[in-house]
Amino acid sequence: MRVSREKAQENREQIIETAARLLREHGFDGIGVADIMKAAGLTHGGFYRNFASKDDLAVKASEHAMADTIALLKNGLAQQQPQDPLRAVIESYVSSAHRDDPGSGCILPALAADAARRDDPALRAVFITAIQYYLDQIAKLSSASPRAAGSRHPAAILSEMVGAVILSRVIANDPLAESLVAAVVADIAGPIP
Amino acid sequence: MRVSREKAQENREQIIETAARLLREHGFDGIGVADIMKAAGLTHGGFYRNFASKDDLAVKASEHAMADTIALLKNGLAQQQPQDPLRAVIESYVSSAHRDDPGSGCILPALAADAARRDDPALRAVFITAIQYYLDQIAKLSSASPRAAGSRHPAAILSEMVGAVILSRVIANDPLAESLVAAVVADIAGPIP
DNA sequence: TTTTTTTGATGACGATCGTCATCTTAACTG
DNA sequence: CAGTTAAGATGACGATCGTCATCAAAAAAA
Repeated sequence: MRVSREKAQENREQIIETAARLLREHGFDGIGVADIMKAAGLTHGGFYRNFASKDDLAVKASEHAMADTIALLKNGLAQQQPQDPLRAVIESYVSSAHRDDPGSGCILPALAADAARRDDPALRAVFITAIQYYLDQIAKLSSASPRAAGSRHPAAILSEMVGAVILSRVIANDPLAESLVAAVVADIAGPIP
Repeated sequence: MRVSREKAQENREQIIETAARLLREHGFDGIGVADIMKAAGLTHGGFYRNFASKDDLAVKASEHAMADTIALLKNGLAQQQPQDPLRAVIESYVSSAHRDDPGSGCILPALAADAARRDDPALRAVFITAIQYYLDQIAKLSSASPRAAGSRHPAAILSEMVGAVILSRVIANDPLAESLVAAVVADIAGPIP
């Protein structure tokens, strides 16, 4: 049954949004096209009218997820107007909330290891762009930070952020997880002021 | 056809060794039992005489991979006897060699994100033990280091190491990869002495 | 040597995978 | 309005998945 062009577009966005969540939760190889379509409220039949392949969806879903994360980050900074913006970003990125909700978190801890195994240039490009974006932002925020973190290379800070989220996820129910998060936040942003 | 007990044991170890490499290269969901057995020089039939399930093999392969990594690390330190052991470890962990050979590298950058998605307690335990081991070692090496890295929390250093390897893998062919590795080594171990 | 045991090869099972052909149906076009 | 187009549901395809029953054959036990 045919639907209106707006509804079709809406469905298409719903598929990408659902895939962005499920792929981050289960990994590229951990969820199938049929399950994604079902979670989006459709059947698997119409999939290949919207996307060239599952890999194609993975690219678009990763882009969408990253755009969402950026928007969330910008929104948070604009609303809080924190006096130490780097600390605010670190505290929200390296947090138990981010650890416990990979489906709506950053693609780097959730999917970078998966993406590194594919030789899909389009997919890699999304991650390279994401990393570049973070490096730029960290550089800007560091220089505006009252703390000595400005002296560290942005790549060092980003690596620490991403690694901390990944490690905290694999030890999620262990008491070690909370102390790791706290230690990394203090390491990057300094002790609680 | 039956083989000797020694040969059977040897085959069993060969399966674990092969799985340890292939799982790190392709992820838990990226390689099948049949392909692992074939790479080990056997057919898929005898698999379930040796292992209860694929998940069971994943646990044993992860343990084996981690033991290998520890042995390699200890061996390297014992042979080199570097004056700054922390720097030596960092330089070998955060390196293009480690980046380009996940199949014989540390399980944390290769499989921690995958392991975090499973609710297999035995598998998580392997990763928790691995992290604990690294934290202990970093603490020891830091205090023996001539540099101020000793003041950083081991969890911060480990997070940075793991994150750096993951990020460098996803941008492997980009010039950004080399600069990221260099920046992280310098950040942890200080500028080239 | 005869008997028993056990390794691993063959092959198949049901389920799921990504992908696509077909068809219905309703939105669009004229 | 009639004619055309296209979105999505149905269903199936070959391949691959994890798992297991069966069997041949040689090692181990008697």
